[in-house]
Amino acid sequence: MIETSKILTGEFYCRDTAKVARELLGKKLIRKTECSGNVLGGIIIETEAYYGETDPASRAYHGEKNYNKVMWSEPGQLFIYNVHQYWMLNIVAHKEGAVGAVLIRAIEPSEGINLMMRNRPVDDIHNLTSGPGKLTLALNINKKFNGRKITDTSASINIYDNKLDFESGSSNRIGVTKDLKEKLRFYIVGNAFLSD
DNA sequence: AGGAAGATCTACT
DNA sequence: GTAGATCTTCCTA
Repeated sequence: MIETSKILTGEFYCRDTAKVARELLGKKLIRKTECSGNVLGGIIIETEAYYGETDPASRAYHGEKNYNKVMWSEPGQLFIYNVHQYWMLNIVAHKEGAVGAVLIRAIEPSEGINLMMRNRPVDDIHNLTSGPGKLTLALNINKKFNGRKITDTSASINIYDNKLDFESGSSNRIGVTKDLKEKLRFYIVGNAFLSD
């Protein structure tokens, strides 16, 4: 049973994007299925921060479009974007008046592992959610979640606070063609479910 | 209507 | 470590 009182509130996401990205490590990402109310998810172990029109790797770099406008909107919502044939799961997070979102790159499966394996059959559990495109398939997340709030108890996706002890590291972002010099990827050092 | 780009993944050498 | 598959969206015409 999960305590609803531990859902992270909007204030958590109304801060600098990189700060939110680092602090999302160790938190628990939970997806409730529509029909059965089953629970899927795991611990967030790898994230990346993306900013607005000053960040050449960001979807917001070329200005506000229909598909990315949620990045300008209220923090604490989902931003879902397609790359190749996969959906990327992001959380809108930025200070008042700023633009930005946090990409969830990998989770450590903890809830509903059987159901996730049905969504994305793999031989090795370490391959189940160890990448941004992999985890959206396992959690059955797609474009219809774009713009959904994750701070309400009634939402089908939430992030829960979680007290964990771990060492966090940072590096340059993965897979981007034009990165900034700041290290904007954050991860739990030594975790076996990282994307690389 | 067609082409190009992209924050990926898998399979192969 | 590199190549190829695959899909949504945008840009140009």
